[in-house]
Amino acid sequence: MKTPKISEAVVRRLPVYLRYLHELTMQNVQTVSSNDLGHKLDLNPAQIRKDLAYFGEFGKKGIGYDVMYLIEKIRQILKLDQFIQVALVGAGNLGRALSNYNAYLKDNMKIVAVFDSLSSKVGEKINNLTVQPMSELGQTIQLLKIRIGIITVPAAEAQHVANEFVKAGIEAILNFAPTILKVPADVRIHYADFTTELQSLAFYLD
Amino acid sequence: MKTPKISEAVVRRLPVYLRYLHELTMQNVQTVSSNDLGHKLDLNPAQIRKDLAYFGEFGKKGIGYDVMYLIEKIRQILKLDQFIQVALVGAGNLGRALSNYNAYLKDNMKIVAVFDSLSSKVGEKINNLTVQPMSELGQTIQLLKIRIGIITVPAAEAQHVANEFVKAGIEAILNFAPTILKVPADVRIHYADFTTELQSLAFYLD
DNA sequence: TAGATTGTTAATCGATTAACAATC
DNA sequence: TAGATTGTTAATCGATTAACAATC
Repeated sequence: MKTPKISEAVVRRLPVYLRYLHELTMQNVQTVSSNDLGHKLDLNPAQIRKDLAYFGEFGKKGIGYDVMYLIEKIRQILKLDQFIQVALVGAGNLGRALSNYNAYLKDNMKIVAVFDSLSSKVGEKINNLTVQPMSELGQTIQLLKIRIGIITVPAAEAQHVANEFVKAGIEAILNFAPTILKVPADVRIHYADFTTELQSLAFYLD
Repeated sequence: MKTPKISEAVVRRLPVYLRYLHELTMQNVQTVSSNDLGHKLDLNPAQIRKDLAYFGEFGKKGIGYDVMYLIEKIRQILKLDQFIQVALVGAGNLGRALSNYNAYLKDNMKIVAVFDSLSSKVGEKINNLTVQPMSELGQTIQLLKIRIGIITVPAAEAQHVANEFVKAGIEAILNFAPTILKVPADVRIHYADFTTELQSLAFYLD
């Protein structure tokens, strides 16, 4: 009943809705229609209504959606109404850049530990975090109740890091390394590879 | 005939094939079947055959695909058989990290110019590039024949940067800023927002 | 009440997968 | 030749969009 069978496409749109709804609160907008949202986000209004309807009846006929209420609901759906701890492995340029995103992740998600296999990196400071050795990964993940892992190591090491994450009980992985990883079916993995993105863009050049 | 009507899903898989094919050449593998590829990349072999068949007959029945030949063909399809110049706006942490990816982009794609609107950033060195002021964007894009633009500025400035890119004749944009941008239909835009990725991952936590 | 907009069903569209003849 | 694997058609599956009754 809670979630009949939600497609990934739907789940990927929810954070986009959330982001724009936040913008609306800052503009003191209290109500928004699926039409408004559709125009702003380049999506079909029917699709937006259907996406939301998977999870409940959040709108009012003839009125639209209460912005604050919808934010609350989407946050619940995405489980962002709880603190979610994140670990990152790979303190290179990209890893450091992402660690600095903590501000943008707002109060609900946070990178709370950074690891690297290079002893030269261990001990380095990234904002208020100290780079830890891989040997502390399991312990730290359990101790800090970390549930999501980010991989920003070279492709050749990514599978090894994924294995360590899985061993430590991580539930979801965001992999920036340019390689497909093998993980158990109950571990969710998303890919975010910059090179692949750029190469697929090239296809659309005239 | 060349491209009947290729879906984005197909185009997004091509760079993944390419990447793995490169791995195979390094292992001196000369031939690969759609079955091999499917297992390695977690894709259905029929889908891989169909993806490739949109563009031609690249395989041999009973044998499979010649790795080198397929690489050549996919590179042609993705237009990676020519040099593609890329510009990046936003010399913050993420922008700097991506600029350092040049090595990974191999010889066919390259970030050849970096811009920032902050005068404090202008003149800074990132590898062998010097951060330029926004006022030089149009000139430089035309001079260096830059066709793809990357946006790594804060959300509030992203639309402005996109407008400048469009004005300068950029053909495709990769936007890392967490906001939907409005660009003319003939400009291709892809989104790569780290925050959105993480939030959608949270949905899959137990 | 009249106008607006939801939630939802039905229709459409598109993408994935299965199956198999062709053939190396 | 026998076995393997492609290219492609047909079947299936899933996602998007249109339409509209319900109702604020």
